[in-house]
Amino acid sequence: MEKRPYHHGDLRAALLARAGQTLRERGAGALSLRELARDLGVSPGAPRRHFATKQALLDALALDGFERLVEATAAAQSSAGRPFPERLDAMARAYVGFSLSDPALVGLMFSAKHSPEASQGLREAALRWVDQGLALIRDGQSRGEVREGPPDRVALTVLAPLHGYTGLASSGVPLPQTPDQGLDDVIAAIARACAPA
Amino acid sequence: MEKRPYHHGDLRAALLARAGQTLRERGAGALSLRELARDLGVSPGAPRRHFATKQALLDALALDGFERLVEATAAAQSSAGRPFPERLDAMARAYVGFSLSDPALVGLMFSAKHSPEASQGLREAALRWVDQGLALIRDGQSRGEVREGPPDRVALTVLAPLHGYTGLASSGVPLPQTPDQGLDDVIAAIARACAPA
DNA sequence: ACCTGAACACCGTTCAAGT
DNA sequence: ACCTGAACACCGTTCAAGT
Repeated sequence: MEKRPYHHGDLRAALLARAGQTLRERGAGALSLRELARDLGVSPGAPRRHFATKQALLDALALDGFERLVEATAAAQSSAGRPFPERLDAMARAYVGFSLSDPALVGLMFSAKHSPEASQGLREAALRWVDQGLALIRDGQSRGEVREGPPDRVALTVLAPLHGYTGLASSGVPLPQTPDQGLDDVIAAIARACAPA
Repeated sequence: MEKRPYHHGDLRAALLARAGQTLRERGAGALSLRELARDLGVSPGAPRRHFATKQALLDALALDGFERLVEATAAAQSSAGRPFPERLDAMARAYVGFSLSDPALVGLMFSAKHSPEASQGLREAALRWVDQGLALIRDGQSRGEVREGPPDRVALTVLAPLHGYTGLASSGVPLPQTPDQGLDDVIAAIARACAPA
């Protein structure tokens, strides 16, 4: 950190990395563009070249989060050819593990306005996450291990419990049991609800 | 609003009411103590008498939210003596209706740090909400309409899907089906998972 | 007890100017 | 193309002083 050249080199990547670290360690409220710039040794206006606004930086963090989430659950998903309960379990633990390891990021990913003029890439990345749930259901249905019905509707009954479990667990709501046991119960409940009639 | 007396009268209640409105209409990011003070015609330092910090105001909003949520679901819960699926349906729709009518408030309620030195009242109010879920399960079990097991563990398999559904629905994640249909599916899945073995 | 009004140390954003 | 450095209009918070 001796003598810094005029150009930072890769300020954009440095901003994203540092912001992601701050988000994970100190929460969304602690994110400040000026502090980021100070820490990286650039002027307060420098980030603007790479992120027109603070929201643009947050969107980029959320996008990266979805991409890493899809990557993590795809690894679990890769156990193709295995029975549905096994794949569900792997996918669920991958998702919950990701979420609990970086709750503020997940909060950002799912609080971003995916609706109006939000980043196109962000919506697409979120869609790829949903698609993984769809693939899991379709595979289970094709094996006769998951009840019939439109895959998107069945997938919602898988994603909602998992998303809700992580939300409750990381919110600190005083749930009267241990988190690990809770996840076992939630996964088992999903499996029962998905079982063929 | 002609000539305002030196004392506001009930600044605390006015701050809470206005903050709640701003939260619902413009989101958490639009909440500013100074703007609140301006709108109510008091000086920037005035809110401090009633809320030592902005976080204290947010905690008070979350507390009020939990109390109104418990009130709303208690009304649905009041259909005592009715079969479990019916009570589950009423409670679920009350919760989801509340959440989707004020998503930013629910975000605040479940993002507050319920863990460390957070407001004691807030933790207790959240606990009363969980207790409603427990009561629903215990009642269903006593009627033989809900599978056996520790009520707190079964209750989590009810609350998690509902909480997750509202989180996904209000986040704007591009789910491929209509919200209403989705809620029907989620409730049905919960009922299947709760059914006796 | 409750509020004013000024101060302090921060923000995000903008933009001429530098390299 | 990328960044500086100063400016602008905001913040939350603090605190003497007023009523």
